[in-house]
Amino acid sequence: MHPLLQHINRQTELKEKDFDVFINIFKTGDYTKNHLLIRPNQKIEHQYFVLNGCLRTYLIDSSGKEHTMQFAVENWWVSDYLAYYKKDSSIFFVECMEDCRLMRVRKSDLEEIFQSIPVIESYFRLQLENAFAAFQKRILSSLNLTAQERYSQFIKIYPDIEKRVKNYQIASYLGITPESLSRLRKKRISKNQD
Amino acid sequence: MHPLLQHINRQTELKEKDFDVFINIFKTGDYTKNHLLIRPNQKIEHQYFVLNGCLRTYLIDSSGKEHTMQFAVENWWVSDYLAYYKKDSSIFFVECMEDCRLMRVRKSDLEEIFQSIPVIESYFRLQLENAFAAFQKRILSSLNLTAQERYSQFIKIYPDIEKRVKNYQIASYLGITPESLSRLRKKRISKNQD
DNA sequence: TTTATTTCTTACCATAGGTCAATTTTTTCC
DNA sequence: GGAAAAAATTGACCTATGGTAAGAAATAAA
Repeated sequence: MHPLLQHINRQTELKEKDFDVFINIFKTGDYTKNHLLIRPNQKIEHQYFVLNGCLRTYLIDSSGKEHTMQFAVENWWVSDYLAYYKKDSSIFFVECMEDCRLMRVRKSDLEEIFQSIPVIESYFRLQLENAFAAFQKRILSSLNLTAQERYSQFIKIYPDIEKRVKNYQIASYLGITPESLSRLRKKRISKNQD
Repeated sequence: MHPLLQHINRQTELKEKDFDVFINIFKTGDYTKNHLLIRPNQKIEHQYFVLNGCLRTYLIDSSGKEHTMQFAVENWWVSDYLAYYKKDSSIFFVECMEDCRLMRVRKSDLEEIFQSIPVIESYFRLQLENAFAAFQKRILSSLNLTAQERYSQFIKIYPDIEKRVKNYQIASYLGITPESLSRLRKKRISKNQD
């Protein structure tokens, strides 16, 4: 079964027939490590489904610091969603951190499909609801937890991602410096983990 | 024109006729200041549209500290959305900070309407997209900005809210202590604002 | 109005995390 | 396999924000 159909059917029920129509609005492409899928100041009309690989959405602020908004691995959707939804220009970089195989879909094509296959629309609304919940939890963590605790939580929730990305990128996701993360890691080891 | 219809038609186009059907699934109610609309460990089947008043969604963590997830004033939707969407039990309090007039709608009723009046579904998806964008910006702020800057930004974006809520509640929204906020405010004044 | 309660401010000290610079370790790529 | 580049660690020092406690101010209640 196609990984996207599988993913859709975890939350809804899409018929094979409808999926065959749906899949036609996608284009699959291969991208090499370090490729920048999106960079700032572009119009963003596509989002991407990850078949293979690992990506990172990040921004460089006015003082030159990187801030990681999110990572994406197999079966995740990725884009600059601020730009994608709000029709602003992009502010993020989306970078392939490994060789990637992605499926690209254009927003306008997707919205047409919403009309003809309502289940697809439900699926994307559910995705939004999940993202909403994830963001809310992340905001709570930033209000609530120490850097140490956020790091432990990150490893626990995303064990698969932790192994595939650089520590300085995790640091920029947690909102701390690489130096601080290094110190946290040291403490963790001496305390024999979490 | 009804404030809800007005709000819907800012982003979509709903016919008066359809609105008349839609409005029937709501119940309007008055709540006095300090009333707790939602408290932790409940099943959440409703969301609320604010006709009048000001509310706050917050949580009390294991060490007894309050953390404010969001405020809501006229024309905002409010609920414990983690619980509402994910069918978990609530973790938040939702409190009326003034006397409030709210419109309540049940999730299952709403989802029925989605079938018969697709524009309503679009409206709620757009709401989700806006919330998504707002959360993303808030996460960026927490990665990016000092407490001072986050406070300035808060005042700038929500001037209406700032005047209606307690400072300690703003502090708990910004992720700092009331004492720290007090110090920031003092500095701001001596530096002649922003 | 007076009293009680809640909220805000201030002062002093403590601490998590930041900054900068040097060094080591790991990865990349000829 | 070895040089170059990138990433991670460490140490010394610094700063923003937290904790605690006490008093002032504002708000609510009687």
